[in-house]
Amino acid sequence: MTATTHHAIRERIRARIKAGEYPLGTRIPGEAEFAASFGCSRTTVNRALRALADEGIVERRRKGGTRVRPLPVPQAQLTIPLVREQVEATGRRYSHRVVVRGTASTDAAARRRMRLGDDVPLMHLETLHLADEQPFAFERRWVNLWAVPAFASADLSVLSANEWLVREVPFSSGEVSLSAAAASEQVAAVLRVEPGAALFTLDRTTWLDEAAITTMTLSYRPPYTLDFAI
Amino acid sequence: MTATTHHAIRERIRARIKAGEYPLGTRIPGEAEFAASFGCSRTTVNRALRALADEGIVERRRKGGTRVRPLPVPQAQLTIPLVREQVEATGRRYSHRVVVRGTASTDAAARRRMRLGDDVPLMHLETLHLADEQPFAFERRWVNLWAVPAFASADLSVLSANEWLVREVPFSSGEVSLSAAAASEQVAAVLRVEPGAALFTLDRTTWLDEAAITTMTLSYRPPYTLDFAI
DNA sequence: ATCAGGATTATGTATGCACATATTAATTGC
DNA sequence: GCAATTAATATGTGCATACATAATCCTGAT
Repeated sequence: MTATTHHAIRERIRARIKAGEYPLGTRIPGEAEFAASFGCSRTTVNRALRALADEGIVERRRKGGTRVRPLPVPQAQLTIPLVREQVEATGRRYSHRVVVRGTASTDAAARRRMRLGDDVPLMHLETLHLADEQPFAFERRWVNLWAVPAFASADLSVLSANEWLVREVPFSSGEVSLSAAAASEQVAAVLRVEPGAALFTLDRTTWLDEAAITTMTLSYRPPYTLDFAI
Repeated sequence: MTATTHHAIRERIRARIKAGEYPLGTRIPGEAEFAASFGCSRTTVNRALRALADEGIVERRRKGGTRVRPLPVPQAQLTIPLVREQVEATGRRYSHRVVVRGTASTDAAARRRMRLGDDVPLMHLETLHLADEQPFAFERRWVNLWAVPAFASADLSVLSANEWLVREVPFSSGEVSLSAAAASEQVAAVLRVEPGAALFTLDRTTWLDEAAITTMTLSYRPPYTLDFAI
């Protein structure tokens, strides 16, 4: 007979929803009911329905039952790629060049994003990422030296700052912000584009527990698109 | 005593990994071992470890055991918001205005994205999304009338085209592309920005099985950022 | 009519157990 | 020594059961 794996049950329920047997927003049978009709245990149905809930297909509420989401939320598992991997994925050779490195900069916007006062020492870094020696993206970064003191003496000739930090502080959370920005005179010169050109921009601030580790702004040289499936 | 919920177990294991007790790439104890040390059943440990694997923190292989991922993948569950919800989330009133609607346009780029020949009838639509009557985003869309014939006579005064389609064809997959683009004369005029302004742009093509349903380009009026946590 | 509070109910979770499955390790046969 | 077979092992999964928890429904008092 038909399989009673949680996998199979999940797909059978998904198929019914897709076929319109349970219209949008309506309540679907309970776990016990499904278990009886599929001839499996409630545990198995539970796992299948939990998976569908994780996917955003259904909503579950205690006592309220399970219902098909009124409007399915188009959500995607977006992987923020390392610049090196982005370049190498297109078959080009990756390199990077540290343009500026010092502790002089006291960028107010950066401190605000990291929620740090003026007393915390920050390392400022500007890096140009290259693909086959052509400008690919420009990165401005600030690193909290209280949180990562070793960064002050890190060798960034092999690993880029980002890769160094990921290895050193692997388990951090972060906030990402995507936007479009006009190229400033300085950035335009480095990326070899016209001033005012539309640059795809990624801002990221990274935290370990309550401490801000680093914040950065990555400006991609056009044409650049971030693609993914939903 | 400490809780033995799969939730608590998951966090305790996560804390150990974060603390560096199990370095990157190394194998961590097996389910049975954890169960004994935490005083819970193997089932509970299994569920906790499965959750950590879903998050990308650990990798699991039968017989191979569970190991900490060598480099954590920064991935995010990105929800593509409906424009209406984006506007209403900021407390403003949403409205939209259909600027152009017809079947005359034979946009080659749109047909290419949808992988359709010249014989398929397309409905072309240009919509301005407003927040408190101020331009918020401009949408250019093409709809495959073979796949969704009812769209030709849809009433788009209440629901926007996107919402109409989501209701009609709820379970579809798609490709999304994010980029930055300079505002054309026409788009600049509609959005009330300077021509050449940097616009955050979202392209999306939606499929039901093998049939392209719709493709669209959404240009956001600056300043706009797409924010999410990783 | 309205509100408080308890009964009801659907999902959430923990457990012990059995067996499945994938993969490595060991052993056997040549 | 090498290849094929077999054993060992860690995770994957299904099931029956029991209890937990949250939300709703219903009842009854005011």
